[in-house]
Amino acid sequence: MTLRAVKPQHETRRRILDSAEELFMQHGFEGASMRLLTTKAGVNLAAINYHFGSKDALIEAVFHRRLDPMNAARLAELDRLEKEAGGEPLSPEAIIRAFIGESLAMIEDGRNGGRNFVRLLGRTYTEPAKPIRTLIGRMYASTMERFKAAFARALPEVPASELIWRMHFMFGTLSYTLAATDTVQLIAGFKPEDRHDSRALQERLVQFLTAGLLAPTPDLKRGSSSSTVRRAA
Amino acid sequence: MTLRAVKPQHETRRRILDSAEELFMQHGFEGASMRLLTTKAGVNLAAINYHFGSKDALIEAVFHRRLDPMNAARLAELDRLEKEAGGEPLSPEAIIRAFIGESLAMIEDGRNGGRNFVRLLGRTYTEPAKPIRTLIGRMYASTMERFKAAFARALPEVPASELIWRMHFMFGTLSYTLAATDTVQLIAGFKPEDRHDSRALQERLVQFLTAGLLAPTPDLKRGSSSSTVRRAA
DNA sequence: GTATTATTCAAACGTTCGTTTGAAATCCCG
DNA sequence: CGGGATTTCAAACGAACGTTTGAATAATAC
Repeated sequence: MTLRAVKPQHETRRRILDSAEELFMQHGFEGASMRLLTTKAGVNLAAINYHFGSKDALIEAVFHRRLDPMNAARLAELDRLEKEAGGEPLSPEAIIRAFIGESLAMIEDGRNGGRNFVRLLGRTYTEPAKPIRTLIGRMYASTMERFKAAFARALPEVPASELIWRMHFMFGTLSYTLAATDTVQLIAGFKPEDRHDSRALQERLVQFLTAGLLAPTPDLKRGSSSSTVRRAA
Repeated sequence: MTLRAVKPQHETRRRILDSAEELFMQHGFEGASMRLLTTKAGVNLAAINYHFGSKDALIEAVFHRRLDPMNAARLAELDRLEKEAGGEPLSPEAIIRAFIGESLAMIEDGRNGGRNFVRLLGRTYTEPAKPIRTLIGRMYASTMERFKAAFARALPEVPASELIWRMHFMFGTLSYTLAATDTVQLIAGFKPEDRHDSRALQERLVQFLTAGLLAPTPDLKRGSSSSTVRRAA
């Protein structure tokens, strides 16, 4: 109608998904109402139910659109590295890069909403609502399985239970970094200048995570974990 | 009335706070309705507005009750360590322990709701709602300032900007670990046996965080960061 | 160009939300 | 034990929620 530009094919679906991505990130899933979503998208209130069926189905669609390709890319990169290595185990750092590279690259994509999505993703890892947690769990299952195996091959001397914890910690760091919460920033008058410089961020993360992953295992029950970590630089 | 045990002084306030702690953790702030909260607490629907003024004020009260003493204990511990060291900078590991010790101890406190609170806290760090973020920011401000200074003294060779990032990463790991999201667990068929063994968890975290904090600084713009991290165990 | 399908639209649905109310019950101090 | 303040209670408030409806419009096929 008034001033409507071209709206071919399934323009409406895309506009809804884009708006949902941003508003879910800003207000949470419950906080972003159908009316807010549709208004921002410039579509009718009923459009969400027409195109997706329900609000919950929309949430699912938001994640599928980006997470499926993202995890596919992660696995493809891992495949590439392993083929390249020809039987040899990969370096832990290379595996870490394969896992975080894809999501970090999205941070710089402000145009196509990639940034909104990774921030939303970071926040969703700690989402209380059960259905959403299981949804995320299902979408990550196979990918995590593959990466767990890769890490286990790269670090045969680390017990499986310990490795799980290390992966847990690494995932937490990544999640929090992606969420880009300004909580901590507000705290210490901290405004990192290059928050959106994904290359610099990636190097910082890789250094931190690699060091953490390779840390001596805690001396809990049995023998000693010998020496302490030493600064290299 | 029926079967009411002793309800002295401000029993009602406490019951509401305990229920809120648990239900906010399970369903989020918006997801936990007044009716759900008051029913679980066994009090009248109007009790929240009577005792706290509003739902938002209740949220604030939930955090104040535990976070103020928690941060006070952190600062006290840091003071103690610094006095003990008599002018010498503390070890990074000691500072890390001072920061995470208090919150980890709460994990084992299932009886008095401490566990509920730390899980809630972990999730709140990535909370989208602005008022809550600024609330948390205010409550952490002075504590983070002190710890930042302690880390800076302990690691004079690390640039301030880099240190902020390292603290950011550490905070993220802790946050995610406290939130204890089962997302990742569901993923890899991962059910850590000793999730509530706070001592073991603390040792694992300290090892991981210390290693990450001391990692060689990334080689971004200028000179090299020389050697790579090497496993010690 | 008409028939068929797909999409958009304004309006209304019933439900649940946080909050308010005014009277009843309880507590506390003289 | 009596009376003023505090707390509890059932009921209702308007607002906002996700969803449904049926007619109007646009796109597609024959």
